[in-house]
Amino acid sequence: MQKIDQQNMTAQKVRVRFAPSPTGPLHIGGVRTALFNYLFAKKHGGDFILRIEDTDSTRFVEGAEEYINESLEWLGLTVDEGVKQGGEFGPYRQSERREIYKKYADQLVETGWAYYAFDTPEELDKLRTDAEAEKKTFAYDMHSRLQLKNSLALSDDEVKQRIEAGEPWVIRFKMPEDTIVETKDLVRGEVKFNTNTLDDKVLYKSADKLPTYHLANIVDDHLMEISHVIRGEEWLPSVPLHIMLYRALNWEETMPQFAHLPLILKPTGKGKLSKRDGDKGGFPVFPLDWEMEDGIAPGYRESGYFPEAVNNLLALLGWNPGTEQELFDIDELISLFSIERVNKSGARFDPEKAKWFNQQHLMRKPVEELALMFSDDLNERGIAEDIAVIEKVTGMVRERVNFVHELWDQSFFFFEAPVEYDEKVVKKRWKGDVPAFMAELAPELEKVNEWVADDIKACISSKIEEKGLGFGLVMNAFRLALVGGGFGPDLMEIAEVIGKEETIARIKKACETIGS
RNA sequence: GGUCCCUUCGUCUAGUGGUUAGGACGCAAGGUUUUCAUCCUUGAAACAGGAGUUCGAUUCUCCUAGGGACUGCCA
Repeated sequence: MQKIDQQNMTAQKVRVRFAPSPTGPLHIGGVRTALFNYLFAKKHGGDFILRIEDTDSTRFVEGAEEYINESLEWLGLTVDEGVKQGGEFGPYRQSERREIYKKYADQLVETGWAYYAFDTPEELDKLRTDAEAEKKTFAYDMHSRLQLKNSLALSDDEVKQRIEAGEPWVIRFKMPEDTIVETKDLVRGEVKFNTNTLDDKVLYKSADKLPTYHLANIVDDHLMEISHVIRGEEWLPSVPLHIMLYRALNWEETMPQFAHLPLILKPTGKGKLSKRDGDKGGFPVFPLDWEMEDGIAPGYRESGYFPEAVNNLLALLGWNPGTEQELFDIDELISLFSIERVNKSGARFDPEKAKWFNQQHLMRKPVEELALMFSDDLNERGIAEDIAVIEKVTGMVRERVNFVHELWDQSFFFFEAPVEYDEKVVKKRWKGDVPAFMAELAPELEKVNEWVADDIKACISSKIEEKGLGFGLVMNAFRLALVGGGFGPDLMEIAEVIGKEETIARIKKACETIGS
């Protein structure tokens, strides 16, 4: 048996790539792959390259590439080289690199590592279904290739004839026999494969003059001088093919190192996280909103998540620094990240913890910044308030919310009088001597000269003392009048912000409305 | 079916050949508070199972079970 070891890289510049297909919105798992690539690159002073893998002409989706760009921009994962940014190794869109792949596909045929195959998709389909009927699996491999229509089984003349006649063909890799392929995966350690269990993958198709993923990937990673391939675990089974391709192309010396990331799984049940889980559980699985015929798939951005929070929560899905720290900004992630600390096992996505991350990052943000965002929300509601007031309000209620868009529900009473009163609270708090007291309190508050929290409190306190009522009792009723319910920040602060007139008006209105 | 990967509280995870197996989310109780939320304290909660190695295994090895990925002229 021959043994092929993955070569150790000589010290070279770290260059990693994120290589999505523009077949739809970027999935959150893809986003994490991008993030880990980015963190690894920046940690080692390297480059983060974005390559668009659009070799499947039938699955191309309009707008998907722009979606990818926008997602990475939103998250702050700055691309060093790519379609938009340019670079010395372009083009960065595989559909624009056709001639390059053709050359290497031809080379593989010439050197005997690959061959032409003329079997039609229909014929192969039939072989597969027939085999299935007998509880077997059809594979285009060392056992079957000589019985099929390809340049290994057909005469040279016939092959030539078929090609010249314009018959469609593909080039398949001729997987060698009895070879143990070993790789030292950066997260999984040593993994071995026997080539006898592998099939002859299609590398290139004449129909659209494009390579398949495997060839394009190897050629581009080599030509773009990629040092580390960090991708999802679903690629682990194709590692031996890839290593054999590097060998066949004589590029083993500079072959990148591999790291296969664990998958992100459903919150409950079996399988990996899908769009359906998001719909069911009410959380996004995409970074940005994505419009489809049957509605929009919600994105983290539009759902109110901060990019910092998304990076943070994604980073901790399958990685941790080994300390008890859980909250990080992107620079901390970069300095702390290490590929060796990436876990092997898949991680279930926890929507509750995702919210918690956002809340934590919300608390870390300056109030001014939150107030600005809240101000936009208020504008949309037709409320134009002084930014100083918005800042004050934001500061008072922000610890009660997970998202900026929840600020309104916790603070609407600062901007408009409550239109209804929570019945449960009315029943519990608006009873006994309290309504009468509230009616008497209004004129008393008129006498407060300087409308500030301390003086308002002093006024109310003395009145309470005079009547011999419980402070809590009165405050709850007062809260009901100002807020309409049993929640909210310090009452005196609320009263101060909404002003004397408004405070008194709300007390009077409560006395009238609730009483009747 | 075949190949490969994985397995610590419900979830994300730390950790070691000898630990009261640690933290976080969530949950529960108590405290603080004029309410709610925050905050604080406390609690319940895990080494998948079985062999083997060993004085001793959660930790090392093997097996089983369970989970996952791949098995396309998709990536």
